[in-house]
Amino acid sequence: MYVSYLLEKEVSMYPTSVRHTGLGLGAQNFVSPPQYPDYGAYHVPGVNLDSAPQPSPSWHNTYAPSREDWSMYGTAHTNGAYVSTGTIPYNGTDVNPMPPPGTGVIQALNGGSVEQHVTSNSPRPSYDWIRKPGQPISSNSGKTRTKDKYRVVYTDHQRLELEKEFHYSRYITIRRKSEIAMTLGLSERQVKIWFQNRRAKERKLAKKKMQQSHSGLMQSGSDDFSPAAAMSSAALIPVESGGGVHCQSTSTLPAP
DNA sequence: TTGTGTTTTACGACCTCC
DNA sequence: GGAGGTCGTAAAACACAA
Repeated sequence: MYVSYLLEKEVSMYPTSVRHTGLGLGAQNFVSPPQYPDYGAYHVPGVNLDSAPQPSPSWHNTYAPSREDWSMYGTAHTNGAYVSTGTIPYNGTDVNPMPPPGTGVIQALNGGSVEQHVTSNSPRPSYDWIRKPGQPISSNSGKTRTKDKYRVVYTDHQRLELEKEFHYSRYITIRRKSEIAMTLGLSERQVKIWFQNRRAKERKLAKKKMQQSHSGLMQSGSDDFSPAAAMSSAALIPVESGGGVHCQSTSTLPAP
């Protein structure tokens, strides 16, 4: 959906973007997942996703391609650096906080003609090369809501990587959050908030879809969205604690 | 060009859990 | 008490019709 939207629009947005050729990120290669009919699959009761081996990723088939299928992006690190601690058994020795040399999107970008800038007052690389011509350089250094410009726009690459992570697991582990923050040049807080906002967006979409199916039920009884499944799946949400993830009762959460 | 609606970052308030 | 969760909201960025 939104990633595919980005990829679709970027053709016109970034006519000179190096992403297509350099990363194989063309829209034709991206399998846009369907709107999540329900998001129950990642609600695994009583599972510490950081330590408990699981037979298979919790990623629901409905969400389309699994992480394995993302090798097209060049970010499925063979040494496990990109293996999310969310659902795949974690082997501490496998995980490198940074992608190994020669792998990963960032590396691919650096290896090309792309120049990444790091502003003097912020460690965050600004992917200026990906901006629209004429788009002002953004910097998130010290910006608050009370200051002149408090919101930065993430680059397509940052959003794509975050989306990929989100599609793999709705709840990011502390370790993975740190890795992604480092890889994308964002703060862990930004990654955390992005996931919070992304979940909010998904809930909003699910709610919207549920309302639509509710009204559409009057005309046709068939819909790929199951409100009941969505409701029941929302009974538990995984909660991170000390590097692990456990499930927390949502009894206190408002009913959907 | 401008007005308007939507989406995207970012925050604060409040909650639960350890 | 600190961490992270949701919820609501502000405001910038963006899309698009008029």
